[in-house]
This record gives sequence, structure tokens and C-alpha cells, in this order.
Amino acid sequence: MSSNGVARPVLVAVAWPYASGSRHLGHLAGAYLPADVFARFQRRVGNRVLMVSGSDVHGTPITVRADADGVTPNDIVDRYHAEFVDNWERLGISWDRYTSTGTDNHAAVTHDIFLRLLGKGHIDKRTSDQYYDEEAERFLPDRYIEGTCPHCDYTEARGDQCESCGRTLDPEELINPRSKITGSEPVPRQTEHFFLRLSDFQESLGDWLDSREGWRAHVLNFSKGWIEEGLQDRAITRDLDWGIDVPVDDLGPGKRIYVWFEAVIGYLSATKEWATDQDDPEAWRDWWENPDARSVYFIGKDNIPFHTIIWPAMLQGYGGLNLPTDVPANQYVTFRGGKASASRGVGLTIDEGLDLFEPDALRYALAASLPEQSDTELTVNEIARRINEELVATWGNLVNRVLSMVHGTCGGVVPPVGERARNDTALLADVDAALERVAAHIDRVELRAGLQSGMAAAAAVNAYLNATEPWKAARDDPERARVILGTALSAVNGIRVCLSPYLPFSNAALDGILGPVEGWCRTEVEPGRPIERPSPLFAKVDPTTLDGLVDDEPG
RNA sequence: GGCGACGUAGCUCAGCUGGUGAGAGCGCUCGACUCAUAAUCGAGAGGUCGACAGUUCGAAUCUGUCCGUCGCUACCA
Repeated sequence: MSSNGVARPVLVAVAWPYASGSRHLGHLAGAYLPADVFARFQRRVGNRVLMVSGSDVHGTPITVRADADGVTPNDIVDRYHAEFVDNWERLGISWDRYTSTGTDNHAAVTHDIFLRLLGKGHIDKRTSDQYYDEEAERFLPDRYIEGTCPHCDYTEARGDQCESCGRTLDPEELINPRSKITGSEPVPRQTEHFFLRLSDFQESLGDWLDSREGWRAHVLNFSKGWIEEGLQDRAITRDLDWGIDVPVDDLGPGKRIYVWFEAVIGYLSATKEWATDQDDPEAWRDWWENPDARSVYFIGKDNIPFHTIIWPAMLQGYGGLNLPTDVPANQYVTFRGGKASASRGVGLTIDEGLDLFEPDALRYALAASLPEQSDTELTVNEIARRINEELVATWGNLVNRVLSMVHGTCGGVVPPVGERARNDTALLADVDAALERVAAHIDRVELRAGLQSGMAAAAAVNAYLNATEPWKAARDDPERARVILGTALSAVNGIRVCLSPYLPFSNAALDGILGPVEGWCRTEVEPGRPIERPSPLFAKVDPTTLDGLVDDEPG
């Protein structure tokens, strides 16, 4: 909420997962989990949150994958879109709209932006030489050309990169190039493509970036680096038949809009799709045209230039739409020192993670390890350690110990508040301070620190219980025991609000036990409310079930 | 090759524009407690802040070189 307490529109824009394969825990920690924590917090403090994303279904890698599997691109897309939707469901990622770039609406919005930029002269048409497959009668994207790598003599090198030595290539460098489609030798031929004139925005983007405050240093550094090197105009069409068609027909067939030009437009088109679905087609404007609106883009660091350069350039060129308020890109989660990659079998896919751990437990472990400042090394054992030694031991156990005592010594009901002593009110003041600390951290997208502050409050309640020893008071001074336990219960009820953006499932369970809490505050649990014998909020992970898993195998 | 980072206690990480004797969590040691998922709480041990050189009254923090790791390099997204 804004400082004057007025609800503010907050657009939570989240990287569009690419439907070419399973997403892994690195993606989850990089974008989806932080976005969800942030969105849940913003909703709870009363802001008007719209959290949008969808599956990115176009582009060359998907056609390559389809060819390799002997199926259509649609088959690939349908398979992984369904998997993603299932992932989000199981993880409790609270989308307001999760769609895909394959909708008519998205194509229409993309065309609108393309045509506006074309009309304003920010898109122009250029001629270049490109390899052409005469047998297939089509131009070839770099990835569809294979040949021998000039650096390492690997014979299966692709036109964009050699997978053997890892160097990036231009297709002209390949020795004995051949078409991946027909095997014939491709020949250079003139082709036309549309270019986004990024150079038009060199100065305005530089000024904009210079005026950003509170952005992460690595995000700003990287973006300014692009500006300093000089922005190059960039082709935004490709020789492909899988993608959004070009809304002007003077390029001929076999051309599509480049995925990255249209994928970022998804943030806008998904918002419009949501509005239409609300029977309020103009509602999207509140997040895109209202100067008080905030837009926060959750992405991994590999997507930085698309969100801090290209998309802002498109928005500036289009005119009248809000540029990103912040792009708190995360670094990488690494496994065995390398970037997680489902395709190379490094790290766990989201599916695999969910098969091993409860959703809240997995969310906790990842949130505690978010790569906000630097790459963070993760292993399955580290996840289990976070769950067992931190989540279960400090928080899960606290809830269980308090509920058990209330059940056992207060006649199975929440005791009246009674007369609280100084140490009681001091504890509650600590919890209230924690609520403010956590809120400040989450609002600045310092999610690790926010979680840590919440856990510190839980540890303070444990210390309070050790000091006040209600189990002894229950024998000597039952009235005092009831006051202590009522105090502890109130503290728990505040802390679970601190943790609710991170742990939605267990928070919902506590809604059932303690009654729901609205807003970002600590409330007293209603006296007289029955408390049954509790069962643990989280199960401990048995480490022996993890033996021989992914990160113990050669990577 | 070029660009951007990173290398801080056993592990995972904080340390903003240089300045009270270098931090957190976990692990470890010792102690307390026994309500609680053998959970909790307290105390303690443990670091030449990658190496070397420099700037400075003073550097983990600035500069340079080197070593190591990683990412990006605009047709992967």
C-alpha cells in the first residue's frame, strides 16, 4: 500500500516460461516463487494486485524440439503448458491470469504494437543475406543449419552455437554447412526482415535508467552496459512458420514475428485478457496508464536486457504505457556449481521437487535460498536441511508446542487474554515489530531477509516459552499459565501472517485452527475457540529417501 | 577474445557510498529445560575476508595484476 494508505494498483509481471521443456527449481526460485510471495503480500496489505504470465509457445527451440520428437509444435506446447499449469496449482502460485502467447488476443495486441511502432517509424524493413534451403524452398534460422565448427572441428555444430566447445557462431563460419531440414547445402539469398530501431531510444532509455532508484546493482550495471556499448537495431522477424504472423504482407510467406518481440507484449495482452474476462474491457488501464500504478517484473538474470531495454523501448515507442517500476531480476540457483538446466539434467525439475517435498516446505527452502544478490548453490540435501533444521524445528515445532499446551492445559479452548505482564507485552511488541520489518523487506523485494525476520520472531517465542515455562505454571499457577499460552497464541497468530506469503498452505490450515486473519496484522485468537490436539504443520524429511538423487550423480 | 560478476567461518549466504575489537542461519562443543516433530533456549569454539602490490591516518569495502569459478556475447529464451 502507498504511504498514505490508499490501495495502489500493482502489476506483478512474471517471466513467461518457455514451453519447450520442463521448468526446474532454478526457474521457480528465480521468478515464480518470488513473484508469488510479493503478490500475496501486496494483496494482504490491500493493494490491487494483478499477477500475470503465461506459457511462451513460439520460437525456434520449440520447432526443433518438435522435429526431434517427431510431433507438431502444438503437441510440445500443449504438453508443457499443461505441465506448467499443474506445477502452479501444486505450488499455490496465485496467478490472476495465467495464459499463453498462443491466444488470438495476444496476436491482436502484438499486431497493434507492431503497427503503431511501424507507423511511428520505430520499425523499418531491411534487406540482408541469409541461408536458403532450395529443396525446402525456405530461409533457414541459424539453428536449422549444421556444419563443422571452425574452432573445434565438431561436425554437428549449429549455426548459432557449437554445443561441443560452447562458442557462439555465425552460420557463415560453419565449414560444410547443411540444412537440418533436407541435408542440402544452403545458399545465401537476399531476404527482408523488420527491425526494431533500438537506436532511436539510446538517449531516452539511458536517461530512464539513470533515474532508476532502488534497483539491484547487477540489473542496473548490466543494462547500462548495453547502453554504453550502443544499442543496435534488432531484427524482430524470423524465417519460421511457427509464431505470430506479420501484420503487413509485403514480406512474403514464411516470416513470423520474433518470439522475444511478442513474448514481452504478453504482460499487456494478459492484462487485457483478464479485463475482458471481468466484463470490464477497459480495466487494464488502471495498471498500465495510471501513473500511481507500480509494475514489478520478476525474471531471471538472463532476461534482463529484454525487460530493461527492449520492452521499455517498445513501451516508449508506443507511448502512454507505464515502463517497469522495478525489475528485481534474480541470479541463478546453481547445482554442483553449474546453472540449473532441465535439458542437461542439472538440478531438479519442479515436478521432481514437488514429488520429494511438500509445497510449503519446498517454498520455504527455496525462499530461504533465493539468489537475490549472487548465485546460490543448492542441493537436495540443503533443501532437506532447511526444511528439517529451520522450518520444522523453529516454526512447525513452535506451533505444535503451543497448540499442544493450549489443548492440554486450557481445557481445549483458547484462554481469555487475562492480565499480561511486562514480558508478555514485550513479546507481542516484538512480533508487531517483526510484522513491520517483514513488510518493509517484502515491499523492497528482499524476500530472503523478510523470511529471516519472520523466523527470528518464531525463535523469540520459543525463547519466551523457555523463560516463562508455562508447563510449570500449569501446576503452580494455572491462571498465569493461561495468560502465557494466550500470549504465545497471539504471537503465533502474528507470525503466521509474516509467513503467509511464503507458506500459503500451512497458513490456510491455521485459518481453520485459529480462525482467519484479514490484513497484515496480529490479532488475538478468539477466546473460547476450541483447540483440538494438533498434528504437525510440516513433516520432517527423511534424509534416507534422498540418497542417490540428482545432485549426487555425476553432473 | 570482449563484457558482467563472484571468490568472507565446516556448509549456504549478509556485509550500502572505506573508520567502534569481522556478521547471520545451520553444523560443532558445553550447559539449561523437558510443554513440543530427540524439538527448544543460553553460552562458546571456529575466519591472515582468493593471492600479491598500491591509494589512504585507516580497506573485506577503492585501484591494478594474477589465480579460480560462473554467466552473457545481441538468431536460446
